[in-house]
Amino acid sequence: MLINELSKVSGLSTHTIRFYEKCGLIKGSRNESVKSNNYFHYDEETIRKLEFINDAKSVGFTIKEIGQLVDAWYTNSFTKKEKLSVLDDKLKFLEGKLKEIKQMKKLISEFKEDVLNNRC
Amino acid sequence: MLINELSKVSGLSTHTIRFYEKCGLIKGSRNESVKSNNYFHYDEETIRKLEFINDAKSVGFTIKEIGQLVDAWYTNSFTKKEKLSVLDDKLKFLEGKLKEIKQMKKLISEFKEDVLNNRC
DNA sequence: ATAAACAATAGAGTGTAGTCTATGGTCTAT
DNA sequence: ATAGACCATAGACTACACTCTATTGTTTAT
Repeated sequence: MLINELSKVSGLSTHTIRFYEKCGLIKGSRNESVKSNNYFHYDEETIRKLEFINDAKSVGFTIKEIGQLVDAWYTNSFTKKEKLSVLDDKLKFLEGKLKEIKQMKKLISEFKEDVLNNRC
Repeated sequence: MLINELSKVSGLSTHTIRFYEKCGLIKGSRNESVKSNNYFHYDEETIRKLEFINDAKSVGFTIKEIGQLVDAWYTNSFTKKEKLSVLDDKLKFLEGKLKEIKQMKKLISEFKEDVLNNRC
């Protein structure tokens, strides 16, 4: 699949996809036997990766961190220990976020109560 | 309290405080009787506001949204109905975040399982 | 053969949220 | 009165994550 199709199935612009490629988050492959062009080809795995990237972004991970996660998961550039360390870090981060969000929900609910009872 | 003290108690730089002031998130007051300077004075309420701003930022609210929340809570520029609408929007947003984070936690835990069992 | 649609790269531009620098004025202690 | 710490404003600069433009080359349909 070429970039245009990937763009359509993922809902991301070709610009964004190229940006992620440049950041090392995804990796298209070039068909060496074709010499007339140097188009990148993407597989189904890349679609899942892009979905993961989207999810990871929306919970507050930066591109760099997502890169680490993708590496920890997809490549062998990390040892088992390093992979686990990265994943544990992220889990801890998410645990913190979860608490913060629950607290903020409580706070805003209290605001609501105050507004409803004309206390502000 | 002047900006330097506020900076110390809040842990935010004077730059950041002035930035928030410019964005309308906080509001220092000037002592009209003093004509030799135009220093801003901040009260205890501002400290609490800055804490709230910090919390709100870390759960993913933008400065603009925090401005809305602060307005909805502190000022009378909104009707009761508008205030509730703003607060309900934010609650919905947080509910969504909560789900996303739980899902991401699950996903990363699965990654961990796979690493532990040498499945990748 | 040629227009339309697609591809790649480089690099400029945008919005957000700060962060820093320059400048000039003020306050406090000596 | 003067050094050192403080204040305000304006505007330049930064990092992040895109987003767009320009340029050039390729593929496909007619």
